Amino acid sequence: MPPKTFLGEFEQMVLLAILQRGDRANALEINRELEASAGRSVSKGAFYTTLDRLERKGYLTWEARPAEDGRSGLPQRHFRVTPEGIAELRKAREALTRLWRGLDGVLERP
Amino acid sequence: MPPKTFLGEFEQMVLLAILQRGDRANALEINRELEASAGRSVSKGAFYTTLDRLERKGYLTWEARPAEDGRSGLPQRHFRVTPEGIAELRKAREALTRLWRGLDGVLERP
DNA sequence: CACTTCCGGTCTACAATGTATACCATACAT
DNA sequence: ATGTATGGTATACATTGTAGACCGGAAGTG
Repeated sequence: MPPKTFLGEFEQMVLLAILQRGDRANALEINRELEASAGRSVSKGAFYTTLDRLERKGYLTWEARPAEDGRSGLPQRHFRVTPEGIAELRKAREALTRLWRGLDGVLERP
Repeated sequence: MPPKTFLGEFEQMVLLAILQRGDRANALEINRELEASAGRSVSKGAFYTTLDRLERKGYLTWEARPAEDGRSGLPQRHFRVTPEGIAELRKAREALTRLWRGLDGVLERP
C-alpha cells in the first residue's frame, strides 16, 4: 500500500455504505445502500473491481460467511472498513466541510 | 456536454474553491484556497487541465481580466461556477450528507 | 435427471479523472 | 540583453470509474 494512494469519489461512497450497513455489509446490501443514499447503481463488475482496489490499498477487509439466515446456501463476502479507511474518510470529510463553509445559501435547495 | 458526465473528487474541490473566493477567483487564489482548506497542492499543468475539463462540461466559465490592482500587467483568467456546476455540487453534497448520517461517532476525531 | 434461472463472484478491457513535466510568451528589474 | 517571475498550453501517463462476458453452485420444475 503506497502511502500516496488517494481515495476516489466512488470509493469513498462505497466505504461509507459499508459503515452504514455495519455488520450486515455484504455486496448486495452495500449496493442497496448506495442506490438509496446516493442514487448510484453500478454493474457487478465495476462494483467488485472497486472493492478489490480498496482492499489492496488496505482500506477494507472481508471474510467469507455462510449464508445469512438459513435461506440459500452460498457463502458470501462480508466487508469491513479498516482504521486506515476510516482515517481517509475523516480527512475527506474535513476537507469538504471546510470547503462548504459559508456556502449554505448557494448549496441548499431553494 | 454529455449529460452523463460525472464530477470527480478533485473537480468538486476546485469548484468549491472557486465559490469560496467569490469574485476574486483567479488561478492563484483558487490554488491557495485548495491548499488551505484541503491541504491539496497540484502542479500548474494538473490544475489547468482540470479547469479546462470543467469548462468543457459546462460547470464553469471564465473571462480574461487585466491585472488586478495595478501591479504587474498580464491579464489573467477569472473563473466562475455555472448553475449547472452548482447543481452538481449540490447533488454530491446531498449524497455524502446522507452517507455520513449516524456516523459522527466514527468519523469525528477522537 | 436435464434444464433453466438466480445468486455471488472473477476476468478483461476501456473511458474518465488525476497529475506531472516540459515548453512558450510577456513583463519587469538589473 | 539577460535573468526571473507570472500565466498559461501541450503532451503524456497513472489511477479511478464502469461495463460486459464468463463461471460455478443451488434451487425450482417438468
